[in-house]
Amino acid sequence: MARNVSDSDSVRRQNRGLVLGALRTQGEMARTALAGTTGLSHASITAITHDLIAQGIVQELATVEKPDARMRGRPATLVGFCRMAAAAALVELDVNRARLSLVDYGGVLVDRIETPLNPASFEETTPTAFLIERLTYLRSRNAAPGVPLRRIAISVQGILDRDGMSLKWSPIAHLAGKPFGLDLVEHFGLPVTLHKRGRLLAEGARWLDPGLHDASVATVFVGSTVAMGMTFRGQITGRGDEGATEFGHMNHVPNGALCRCGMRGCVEAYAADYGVLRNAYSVPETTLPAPAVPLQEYEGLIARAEAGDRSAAHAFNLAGRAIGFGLSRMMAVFDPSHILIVGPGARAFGLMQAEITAALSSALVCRINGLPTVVAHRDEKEPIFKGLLMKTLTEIDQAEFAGLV
Amino acid sequence: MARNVSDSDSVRRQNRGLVLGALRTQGEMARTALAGTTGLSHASITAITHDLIAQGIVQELATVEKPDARMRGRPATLVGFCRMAAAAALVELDVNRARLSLVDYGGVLVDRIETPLNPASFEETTPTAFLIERLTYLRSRNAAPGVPLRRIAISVQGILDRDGMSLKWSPIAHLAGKPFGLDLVEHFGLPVTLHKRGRLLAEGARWLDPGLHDASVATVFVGSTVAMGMTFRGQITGRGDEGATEFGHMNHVPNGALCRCGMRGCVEAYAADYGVLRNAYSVPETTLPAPAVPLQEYEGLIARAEAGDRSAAHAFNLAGRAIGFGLSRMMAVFDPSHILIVGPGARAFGLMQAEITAALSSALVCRINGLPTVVAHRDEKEPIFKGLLMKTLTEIDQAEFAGLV
DNA sequence: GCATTAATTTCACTGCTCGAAAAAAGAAGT
DNA sequence: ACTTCTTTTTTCGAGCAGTGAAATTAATGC
Repeated sequence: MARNVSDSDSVRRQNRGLVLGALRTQGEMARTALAGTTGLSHASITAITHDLIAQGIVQELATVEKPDARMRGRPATLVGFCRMAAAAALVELDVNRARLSLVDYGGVLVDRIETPLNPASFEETTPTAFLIERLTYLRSRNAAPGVPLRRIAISVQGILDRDGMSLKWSPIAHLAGKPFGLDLVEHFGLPVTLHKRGRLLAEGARWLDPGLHDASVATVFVGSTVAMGMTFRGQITGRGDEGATEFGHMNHVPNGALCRCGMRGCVEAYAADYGVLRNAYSVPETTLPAPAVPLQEYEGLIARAEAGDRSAAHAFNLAGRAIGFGLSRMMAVFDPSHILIVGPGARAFGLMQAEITAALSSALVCRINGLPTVVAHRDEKEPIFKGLLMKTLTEIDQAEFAGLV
Repeated sequence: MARNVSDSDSVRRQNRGLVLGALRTQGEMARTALAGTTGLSHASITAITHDLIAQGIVQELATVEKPDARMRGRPATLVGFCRMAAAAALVELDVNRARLSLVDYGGVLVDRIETPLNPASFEETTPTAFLIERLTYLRSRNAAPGVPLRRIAISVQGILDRDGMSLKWSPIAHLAGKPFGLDLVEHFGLPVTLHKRGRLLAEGARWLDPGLHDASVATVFVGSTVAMGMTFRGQITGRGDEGATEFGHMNHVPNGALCRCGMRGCVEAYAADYGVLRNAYSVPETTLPAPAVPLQEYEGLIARAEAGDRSAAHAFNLAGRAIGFGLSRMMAVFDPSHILIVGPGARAFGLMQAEITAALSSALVCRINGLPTVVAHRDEKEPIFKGLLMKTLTEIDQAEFAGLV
């Protein structure tokens, strides 16, 4: 049933995709350079770029190169994305805020609005109504007739259902079970994609650090939750939910601390901000997690632990231990060469590192293959947004522009 | 650098591969049926089969279909693999025996030799010398001039090194670190592939149960070791070590029972035969594992537990708990729709099932998506051999015959 | 024998890539 | 100003694989 037949059409699509992919990864470049990086002949590059230009997907840019040294010969004409070819709306849904960004096909941020959220937000209004209102506003504020909005991409937390159009469970109150994905498809008549935050993290890390672009990486977010995304030799295999995990809800201690998800003993229950806080103040493990921990409080705790406060430091040790054993257990199934710690918790990496390393050392894979490189990345470069952006633009490249018309 | 360029050559390879794949999966069939399953046009099928026949890779078989009902029209001519197109040597290296099988391109077992092994075997002779001698013998015993031996595939246990040509660690004594893979390549001048047993298990399960062919499955071997292979929506992604895991050496209890690998608290240390035995007889957890447990002893223990022996039953409960929590933790990273338990331990499934289910229930993914289907398969159908066979033949199909010449 | 039916093959055509040669666009030298 | 280089792009004629439609082949049924 599956039609993997290859014909001249699929050849064209593949090679167009290759060209668009090269431009996306390495930025604008000359046709000759494109031939070099893609491996296609100059003749084909000419044909492909000609089509792409005719369709308004890419455009010729300033013929300038670098008047650097003596540059003999015909100067190269750079080709790059036509920013007006498409626009995408990117939505980041978080526990305490929703951020909507409008970006163009060149990846430039056009506009952005931010709206605070609270646990009651989606009780008062439905996610569908909220998103339609916000998206319509964002769109109207940037009326640009020639630029078609092509996609809506939403970063969410929780567990997606089979077809990836809604959430089966989410730490964001009243979000699970609402079919807002399909509602938006219907209302706007556009492709809408939901992405797990952890997965975007992995995608973002890949784009932000060129050295990791083709490596196997596990990116761990530590903060109000614990999440993880994986890339395998540079690939986030296929579409759908792959590369996303429920790392934060991997069991750490059977029947252990109470997690926000309602289960007991999850990694998150020890390593997310509320878990550390609970342990630092010797609150019983079975106490219901605080709904939200102010960032200052969490950072204050880090400062105290770094200043030598025993109970605070101990809480971070426990967090490191939970993350470390979680990673050690993951390594038995999937062993990345790099592990990235990002999010607010990255600041506490120093407090957790020893325990993480110790736990990793208890994995046979690590003893044999050596420990993976574990590094903490401060969050400032916004891997989630970057991941959402690149993922969405890449989808437009490949699905819409390499495919038809 | 990566050349993913598509041209008419890659089109041909892809479609040839499609045809060979259809024949491999569904067996011999008529050209019309091939067109149907592959999605290629009749014209292309004619061209492709013509080439394949000219190269002696496939052949026309008896024109008979079923003279069943009234069969009007031109009778279909079945096309199927030419058994003499190739032969492969399959080696299964185990702790206590080596089994070498010679198979033809049609997948028919031509000859097989079995040699007992013991922990000293590879001290007395090197793995290289042993394998060369055995393989040469097997080959000479089946001198068939027209049938070229194309591949040697070896099933091993342990951790492969980066390029998959030798073992960095293995429970088989004196096997790790010996470059027998490359030695065999050099001696026979053939492609040699090493495969983790767990991975073959997954491959085999896929071929033995058609219903699982396109599902996501984790196949767990329980016996003298605990191993696992995974398939993801029918794909064992790419080549190399993927789909293989070190599930048996996933940490279950920090600083827990001593495992054969030297680490402490591995799943295997509770769930492999030696672990169960140790617990059944209340031998301290830190006692060095027995080098090999006779199958009768293990099966006797199962019988006693089933007959109501408390300590034996308890040991199997602990084993189930270890496997269950291991699976539960794996599910946070990779959640298959089916879990298969195979190997000698499958017979004890009833004794472990309650604990396995209980542990799985503690995973958030299971609470949300429901428990995966967990079933035990007796070993009689030899998933490892089947996996090794199909993996190797498929490689010949795709790499040698869909590719060049 | 002739009509009917179903499997294959043949044929003319399309679309894509490729290598080689030609054209284009400046820089450098005289 | 003109010619010679040099490097980038485009043009041109193959070559190849796939496709749909029409033709051919090989049996059955009457």
